[in-house]
Amino acid sequence: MAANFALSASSQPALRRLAALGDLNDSEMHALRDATSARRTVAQYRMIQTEGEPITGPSIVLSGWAAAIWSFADGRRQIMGVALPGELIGMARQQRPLAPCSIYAVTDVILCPAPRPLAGREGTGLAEVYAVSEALEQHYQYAHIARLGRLSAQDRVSDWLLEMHDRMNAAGLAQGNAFPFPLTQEVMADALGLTGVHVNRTVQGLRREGLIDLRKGEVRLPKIERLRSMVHYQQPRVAETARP
Amino acid sequence: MAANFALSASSQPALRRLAALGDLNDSEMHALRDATSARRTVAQYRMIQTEGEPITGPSIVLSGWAAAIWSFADGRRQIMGVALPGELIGMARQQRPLAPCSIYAVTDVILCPAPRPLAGREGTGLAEVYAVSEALEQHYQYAHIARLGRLSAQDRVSDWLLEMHDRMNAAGLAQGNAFPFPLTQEVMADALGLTGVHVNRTVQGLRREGLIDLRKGEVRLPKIERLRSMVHYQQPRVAETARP
DNA sequence: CGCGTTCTTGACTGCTTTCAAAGATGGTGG
DNA sequence: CCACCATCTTTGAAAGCAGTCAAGAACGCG
Repeated sequence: MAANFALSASSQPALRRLAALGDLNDSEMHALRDATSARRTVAQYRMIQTEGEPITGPSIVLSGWAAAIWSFADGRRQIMGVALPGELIGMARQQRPLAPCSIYAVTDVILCPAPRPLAGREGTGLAEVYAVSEALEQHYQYAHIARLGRLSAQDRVSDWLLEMHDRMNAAGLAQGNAFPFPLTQEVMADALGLTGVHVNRTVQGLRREGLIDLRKGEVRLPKIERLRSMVHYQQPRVAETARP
Repeated sequence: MAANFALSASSQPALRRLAALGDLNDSEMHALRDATSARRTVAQYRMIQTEGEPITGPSIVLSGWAAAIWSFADGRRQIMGVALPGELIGMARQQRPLAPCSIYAVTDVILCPAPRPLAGREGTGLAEVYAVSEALEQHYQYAHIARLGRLSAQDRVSDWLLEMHDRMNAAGLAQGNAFPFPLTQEVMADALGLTGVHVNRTVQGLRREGLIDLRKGEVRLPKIERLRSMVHYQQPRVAETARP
């Protein structure tokens, strides 16, 4: 029972995010909780998915940070996006899908299979939750493209940290303006299309202005509203009634 | 009858691309051909979809180039991706979806509604074709992120033109190494995260090396294989059996 | 306490932007 | 057929942002 409690405790943020995306009935909530017992842990730096290889099925990230990444022959790397607790990995609708990119565990990551939505419940419940989650992911991807294409280093860092804050918050993992942040500056650089050295200088600049406070696995955004207006940050809205 | 022929002729490239993505039975081919008669033309520079507004339903681009774009308050713009003949716009699974970005007509664009796949035919026919098309779009988006994050101006232009060639080719709109290319260098700059001036200099560099030949609405890639190896270009593979 | 990883700093280089203006090009109307 | 205009392309010079290389400091872990 104690073990069971620990299990559900560690998956609580993930379920919280999913439940907030739509209206799940009891049997769907149960299906979700049930799925979390078939969890699988991927150790830090290990691959969760490899580009070009078959995808087994959709998963939910229960805890940890995962990153979708492209590696170049010369060692350059680009992180296409991250997956946080409560977010989905490996959704695909075609037959015998192949992974469009590699996904690796930035920290230890706990996953569980995403339960299939009940047939005939399109537009409601789990199916709707997954659809909204995918739409949000689409939005994050667009935002990332705009960041890389048109923002300065300082704005990229600011805008991206704001997004991370929102997404961690959706899982209840942010406390006010602060949230756990396990990435090294080198990994941030891979996400933001910069070099590690330049991320460092940029972070220091923002720190000097008191806009961010990045230390030992946690970020704090003391002047979050000022940061938001600086980069014209906008919350995603993907459906007329959904909360983002 | 002559008018009818003209209609089907202009939508032929679009249907060709879609048909190549999966196995469509007669009734599905008929549904597609049928849908093209409900076409709608959007004049150059007009909006096809506006960010934050409700999406009516999925459409097929029958002809012309459309671009998904984010505009910043100060006039900067970033093109997230383009939609070519045979490609889909406005696919969304959630209820009452809102457009995640604006889409505008780079040239005159002809659209038609995408017919609904038959119920119970998931994994086959139209449903599969749409799924594969979405997976390809996902791939193009990842490729775009990697381009913007890690490639030099010259590699961005090269890699992107190679992708455009492949995608035009899928609709049968490429003739050997050449294909129609209606974009100005300014629009290319918005897609590639560069300035118009720098795109110009970059294009001239590639031209001098005989790698590209960009003129009056057409691109030719005389040394396409060399270009491909230069940027390590890879065709997308989204399913084990599908041709990309 | 020692070692590896991560963060920090400096000097220098170079790619890309900015600003401004001059050429091409294509379409239009006289 | 040509003049004219708007749009698009091309060019130059100067400034700036980010990358590179190299080394040292700080941190966390065993």
